[in-house]
Amino acid sequence: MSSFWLLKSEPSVFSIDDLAKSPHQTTCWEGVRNYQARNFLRAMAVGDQVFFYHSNADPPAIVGIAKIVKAAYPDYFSWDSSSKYFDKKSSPENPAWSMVDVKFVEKFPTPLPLDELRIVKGLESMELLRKGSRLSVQPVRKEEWNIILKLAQV
DNA sequence: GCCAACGTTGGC
DNA sequence: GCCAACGTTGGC
Repeated sequence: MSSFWLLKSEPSVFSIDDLAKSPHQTTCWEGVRNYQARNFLRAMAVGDQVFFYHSNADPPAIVGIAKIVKAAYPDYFSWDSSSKYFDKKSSPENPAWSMVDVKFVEKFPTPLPLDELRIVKGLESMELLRKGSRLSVQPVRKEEWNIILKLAQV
């Protein structure tokens, strides 16, 4: 059974439009440097679906859907000393960090802003809406996924 | 630009 | 193992 997730990205760095324009509409999700987020990446399976969220945006919003097309593998940027994602803890022999490949599925006709999601019944316990939530990779419950999907397709 | 809510680092 | 200092995220 496939699972549901949410990935945050700053649109000024990498937006959903950037994903749609990428070769094969696919990108590797590099640069996650938080253990909890990494563990969620490692739990992802091919076919899992993902909400694409724009953080540090105006307004911050869920803007579309992507899917996992390659399960977790070593984030080789972590041992590239010229990369901004370099981490001396990581090496090819002992990779500390993981990434997945993500493919564009759809962009919502209208984004779903954070402040609108906050008042939707059934989303009260969503990680995204938790005060102080900073996780850039987070699981989404099936019920939450369905509620949000319905909101997006009005 | 501010600042709350984190996670990480390193001295002890 | 504790915890202060520091760095980062991300909404506002």
